[in-house]
Amino acid sequence: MATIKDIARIAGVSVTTVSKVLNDYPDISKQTKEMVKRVIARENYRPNAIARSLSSHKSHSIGIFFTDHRNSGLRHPFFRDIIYGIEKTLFQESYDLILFAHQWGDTFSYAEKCQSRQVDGAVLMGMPGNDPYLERLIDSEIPTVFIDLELSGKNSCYVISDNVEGAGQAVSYLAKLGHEQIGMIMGQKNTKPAQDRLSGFKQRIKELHLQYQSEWIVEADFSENGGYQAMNRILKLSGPYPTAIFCQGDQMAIGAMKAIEERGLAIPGDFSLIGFDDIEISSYVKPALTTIHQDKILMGEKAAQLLLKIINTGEQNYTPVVLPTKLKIRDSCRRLS
Amino acid sequence: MATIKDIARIAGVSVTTVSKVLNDYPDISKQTKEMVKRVIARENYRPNAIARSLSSHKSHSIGIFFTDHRNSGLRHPFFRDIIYGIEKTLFQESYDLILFAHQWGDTFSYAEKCQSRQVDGAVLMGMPGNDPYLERLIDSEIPTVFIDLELSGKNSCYVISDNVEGAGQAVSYLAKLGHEQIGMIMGQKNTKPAQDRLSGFKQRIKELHLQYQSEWIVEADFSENGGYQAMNRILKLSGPYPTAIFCQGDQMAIGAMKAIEERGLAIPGDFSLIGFDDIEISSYVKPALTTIHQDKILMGEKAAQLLLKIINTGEQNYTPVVLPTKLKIRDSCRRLS
DNA sequence: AGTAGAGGCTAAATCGCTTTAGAAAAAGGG
DNA sequence: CCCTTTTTCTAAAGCGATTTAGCCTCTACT
Repeated sequence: MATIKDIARIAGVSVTTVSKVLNDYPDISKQTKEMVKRVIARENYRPNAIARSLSSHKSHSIGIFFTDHRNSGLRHPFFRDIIYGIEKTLFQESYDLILFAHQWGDTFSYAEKCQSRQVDGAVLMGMPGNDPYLERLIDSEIPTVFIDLELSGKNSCYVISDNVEGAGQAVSYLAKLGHEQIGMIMGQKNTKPAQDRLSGFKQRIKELHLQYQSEWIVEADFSENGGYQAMNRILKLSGPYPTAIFCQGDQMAIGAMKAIEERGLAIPGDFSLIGFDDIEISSYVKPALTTIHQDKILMGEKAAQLLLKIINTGEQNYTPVVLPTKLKIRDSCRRLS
Repeated sequence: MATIKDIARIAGVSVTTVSKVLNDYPDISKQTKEMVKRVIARENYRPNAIARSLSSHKSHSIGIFFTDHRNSGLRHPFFRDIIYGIEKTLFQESYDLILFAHQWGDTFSYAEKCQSRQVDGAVLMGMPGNDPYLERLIDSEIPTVFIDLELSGKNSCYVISDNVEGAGQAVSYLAKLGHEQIGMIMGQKNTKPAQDRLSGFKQRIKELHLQYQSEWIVEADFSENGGYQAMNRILKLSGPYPTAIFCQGDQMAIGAMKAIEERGLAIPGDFSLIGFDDIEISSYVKPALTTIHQDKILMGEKAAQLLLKIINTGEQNYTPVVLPTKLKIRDSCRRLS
């Protein structure tokens, strides 16, 4: 592999000149620039990104951290779309992405990892908000964007969906269909989305002068199996059932569907079910799941754009991106006669 | 951020000594080692991976290239599982993954990209086998593993499913159910899997003394929409329909389902449908799709293991990994009475 | 003509590590 | 007690780029 030295030698100029051609410095004449570029092309030379990073303190790469409590990694139906959005946007700017070896529960310093690979910025998603290492990252100089975590500092900001309003949309829709007894299956209580969806739910219920029973609100963990078990707990209840159930995540909704079907009951005949997220499979299940759509790809794109802005401007003051949700009506809710 | 120099100064030893402690050289006394390690821990020092790579020519990172003709990236239902398998295995060895900015149709040199970031190895998937740059990679010293591409060189090898046998399993199963008129929807003809599944299909048909009509074999592109259109072409045929259809990919099968349903026909009543891959949604659609299962996660794991072997041994002679497929019976095929 | 300024180029230091070659000190051996 | 080995450590040369400071050589202006 040719190095900058080889190019300099072949072109008959100094290493500095080659470097300046590479970086398009203004103090090299047009002829020299073209001559050197020809040599570079002919020799098929590519500057070594590693060496470049070392001396320039930039790497043209972005670090990505993501985890969830199941370590589903890239298969996570929510994160994978977000990462796709990030990927799309950043690839256009020819940034490479670094997926950091990180697993749920690893205690490890994000900031140090970033510094070690000298990434130009980082995107984090899926970590619990109380992770002690998060603070070090925020205090560092590293441009960072968080997803679904309302954290920000002088070089960091976040992207999130309007979960409060989203939950409200779900409640309003069910109410419009005539439902007055609405239950809810929650994600982990310690995550921001779960908290917001809970408060949006309660708020809208109140606004519409409806009631909810506290035993109709059961906690799960955003997983399909969690939704399945939560639904079974509801089905075991002695009192009257809710007529509709708002699931804080589509995976849980799909689990709940399974539980309901196993019980010999029908959707939307016996239960109306509405989810949140609008993941891929939601449109394939039967009945297709009515849900609150989050534009996950857009979230990724916005996150990437925000990050690029932080990297390129260094203003130290950024406004978080809050994306609207949208009701996606499919077949899992029915009008109460 | 502390550097090795700081640590050396604080610990009162030379930079060399600190480096040797870091790399566990045998010629440093136990006491010195421990003393230096204490300083490292106290100062929260992490060696700069970039500098380390530059001088050691290793980076403890693996490059990943993937594309498909739709640029679906990480959302690709097949690749995402494979990458998950890779991720899982490599994260355990604390390798970081580098996703290279690469889009379908980019003409760009894999080898140069790898060298530029000095990755220790690379995994490639989804590129057309006739990509001219592939050769440069194979000729290079870079340890490489290909997925679904039968390419190998002195430092490269591949992982693939037994597509020929898989297609055979599909045909045999349909035949066992009494089907004698079997059609097929193909993926892009220029990919290895499509070719193998075609030959497996023809071969098994012959072995079982069945016939196939050439107009029952239609080409598509592995996508849902492709399957939809291909099925519509079959439905427009004047002659008698096949009673069963083997789709070379589940996405196409799902597209075909849609076309059949739109036509007012039923699965498996009017058509038996069998897919290939066993992607996530296949078990969620109704009727659940019978398919030939590929263990995608295992493919990823095997690819990662093979790569680690190439990196660590440098034997220059590796045997490809060919994984068995498995018939996964669900609800989309019926017995012919 | 003399000098300031611009244009075009280069030498050398630097980034933070690894690694080679060799020095100093301690341990054996006869 | 001197010489050879072994053990333990260090100086210095890279790795392949970027960047600062400065040196010439021309123009242009007074």
